[in-house]
Amino acid sequence: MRRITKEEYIETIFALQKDSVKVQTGQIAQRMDVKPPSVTEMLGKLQDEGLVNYEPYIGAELTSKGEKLARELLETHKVISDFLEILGIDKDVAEHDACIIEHHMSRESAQRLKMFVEFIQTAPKDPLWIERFRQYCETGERDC
Amino acid sequence: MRRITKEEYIETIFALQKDSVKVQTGQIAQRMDVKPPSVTEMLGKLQDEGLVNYEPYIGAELTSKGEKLARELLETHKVISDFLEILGIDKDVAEHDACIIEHHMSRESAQRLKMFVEFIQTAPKDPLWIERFRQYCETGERDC
DNA sequence: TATAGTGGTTAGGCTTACCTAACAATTAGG
DNA sequence: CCTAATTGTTAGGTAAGCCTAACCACTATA
Repeated sequence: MRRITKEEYIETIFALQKDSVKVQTGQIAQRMDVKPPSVTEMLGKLQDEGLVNYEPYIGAELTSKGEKLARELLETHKVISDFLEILGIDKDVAEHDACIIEHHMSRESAQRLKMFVEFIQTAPKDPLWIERFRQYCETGERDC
Repeated sequence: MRRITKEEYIETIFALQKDSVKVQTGQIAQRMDVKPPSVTEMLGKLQDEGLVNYEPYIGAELTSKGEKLARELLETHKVISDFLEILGIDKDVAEHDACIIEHHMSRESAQRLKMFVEFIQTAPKDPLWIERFRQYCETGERDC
């Protein structure tokens, strides 16, 4: 029985916004596996915080403040899931974990992890140690 | 306004248990920065779940089930904080983040992260890439 | 052995994110 | 243009984890 946070609503709205301008209550509810009344309630709160513009019966869209937040959140999200994938975690699990962890990680750690992932991804050639790590995971033995 | 979970109570009791057998409500409350009634309430719930033995006015101790859980949680905790420290995160921040993240990470990811940390810590000599990563963090430049 | 002081518990309330059931608005067809 | 179907909202309620205020149990000392 997961407890979804405000921030996940922001991310979901952001994701859905790409197709249609105003995102509908039902779309959000479905995507988040939550009932419509929960969405209505949350949209009210997000509205109060100036993160979305919400018109009852019509839908919601992110304000620029909300959109900025969404982009930040998605970046952290991506950093975490990329990292977990580098470690060899299944994509779905990585996604799922990132969803939850992102809201709890300090800015510092997120920032640092970001650099780490960047460091690996932009390496001129595939870092040797990753290969060795994979091997270590499978065999429990290290070869160097 | 942090929301502390059941699991953090388990960890705290485990930590305090080392000194005295029965851990008192007040000790837990102080350590967790929470008021005593919250502890009393939680001890009741943990009792119901068979994780602690709790005697009102006397104190609580972990059952073997509770202790097992505590050890698992602490291991995950350590893995996360070690990892963050390897990345160069300040010890206090690493501790803090680990406290929160540990409850949200899947078993798979935790397990994998554990291996990663082990892989680094048991390396025959200090991995070069960590040095390079540190440098990259500071200068934004990579030298190889 | 009565009583003050310390520490613990109970009662009652708050907040957040969720739910169901009942009702209201919008849209689509006839 | 009116009604049926769809979609959304309101009302009222739950569960966790927290709080304060008020009340109880132990202890320890006079």
